[in-house]
Amino acid sequence: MPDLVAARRARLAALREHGVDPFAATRYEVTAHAADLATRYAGLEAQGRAEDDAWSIAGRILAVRGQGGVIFFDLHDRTGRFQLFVRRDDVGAEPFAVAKLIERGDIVGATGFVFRTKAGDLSLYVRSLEVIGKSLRPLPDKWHGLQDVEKRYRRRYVDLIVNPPVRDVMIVRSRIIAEMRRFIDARGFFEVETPVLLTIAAGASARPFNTHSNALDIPLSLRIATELYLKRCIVGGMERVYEIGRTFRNEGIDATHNPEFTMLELYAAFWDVGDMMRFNEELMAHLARTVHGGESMVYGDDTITFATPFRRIGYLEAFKEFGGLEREQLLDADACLLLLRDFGLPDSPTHAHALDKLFERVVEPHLLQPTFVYGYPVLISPLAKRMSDDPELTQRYELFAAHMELSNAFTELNDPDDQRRRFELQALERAAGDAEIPPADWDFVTSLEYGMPPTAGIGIGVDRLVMMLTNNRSIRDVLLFPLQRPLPENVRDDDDDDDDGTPPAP
RNA sequence: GCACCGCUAGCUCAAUGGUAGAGCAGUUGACUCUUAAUCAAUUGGUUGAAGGUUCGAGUCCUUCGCGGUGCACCA
Repeated sequence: MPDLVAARRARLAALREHGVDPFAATRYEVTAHAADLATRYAGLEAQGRAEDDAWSIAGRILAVRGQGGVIFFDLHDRTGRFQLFVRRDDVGAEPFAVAKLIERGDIVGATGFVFRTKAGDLSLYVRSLEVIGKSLRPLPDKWHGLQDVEKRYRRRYVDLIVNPPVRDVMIVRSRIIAEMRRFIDARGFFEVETPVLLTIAAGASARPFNTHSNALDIPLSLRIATELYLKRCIVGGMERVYEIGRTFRNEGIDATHNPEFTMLELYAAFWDVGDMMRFNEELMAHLARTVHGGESMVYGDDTITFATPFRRIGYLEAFKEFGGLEREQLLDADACLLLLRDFGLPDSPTHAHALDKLFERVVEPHLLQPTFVYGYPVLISPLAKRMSDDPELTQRYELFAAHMELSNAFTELNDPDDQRRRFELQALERAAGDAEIPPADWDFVTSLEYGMPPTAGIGIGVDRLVMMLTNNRSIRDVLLFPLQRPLPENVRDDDDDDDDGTPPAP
């Protein structure tokens, strides 16, 4: 490895001897991108030359094919690949000598006109070439790319360079989020930013990350949800608010959980959960159309169709249909805990926990096509309004597709006394040692005492949504930089640090 | 946390317990329409780490590290 770096540093020195300093280069006037040229000149006849139009293109060289007095480069910019054709007799001896020093990984700007080679490839007939960035490290194999999953995550920048599909996923992710904003904004919502650093991290059941404020000398937690602050905005009369933001949960890491993840939470005054359901399915269908041009898509071995309306099934009804279980067995704590054994599940500490486990085992496996499951028991829905005709259940639904939970929504509880009692119950569970239960946010209860209009709210896990829309089975594949345990100090990854005894450049 | 799998050259991968190899990349040379360019020559290794068994360990055993997958935990 050190000699590979040394060889590249030698090329750098050679460039400088030719008066070219790749790191001294500043801006480059780009007038065309690869995909634009490919489109514009798609009709150029064999060996045709569009000599009247000069274009400047810039990007990274990913392949070099020297052929004596001619060199072909594959230049990649953010839109794709374009071939450069450099001929000694055209650019001159000295520029050609510089071109010969360019190697895979270098950043180059080139000006010339488009022509079609004998082999039929559109190329830039280069008139002038500038080396505007230098790669001092060898890139992975040009054909196999970078396969090692660990290295792909740790050095995502290399992954992005040599594995174009990775970049495509990230671009789709960006489009999904942008399109979500557009869809939501068009319906009169304000995007707001609520605090990440909190003295009380509540609004969900999860253990927070804890930190400390030096200025205030107090402990702080990173938020586990945006819910309670967005509802404060509703109390304040903003009526329609949402936030697309990073949320942090100090829990297990696996294919569907990253410690920091992106969640959309949205609240609409004067809506109920039924309004939210319609909004939700329209949003999903819209995003599916945006990404796939239609409502159907492949996920794993399945085809998922986001055609509205989605199936709707009651929470208890689903248990009955898929497991033959009755309301009384589920809503009675003792009976429910006993049911676990019938399904070979380990004992649960609480009734709520048992219900969740049973749902996962009995119902979730059947939820392939988009399905709203509504009417969740109040005992697992501490922030949702009860159903008027069935106070044991709440006006809450979750949307599932491909066995994944995609969103969670309910008519918000706005009765401060009911909310206070639910917090008090949770405080007891917390005192009993359940670390997932957040401390009570009493100021939130105070806000409800000022009066909150009837409101519906929804949370959507953006990462999982992107997984679904991009057919990825690991959350790490839709995150640019998933959290990885740091390597031990004495390993320092591979290479470097010892090529010539100098530390890595700052 | 438990189990299983993986870790060999810059990258992708080989190697019955018996001299650590190939392709690409790199280096040198040839080549003025190549595109996984081609041709010739050539460099490159603490086999994740540390112990152990053995005449001999990439290979077997133990511990550890990192990753992946499943389970558990967790929305």
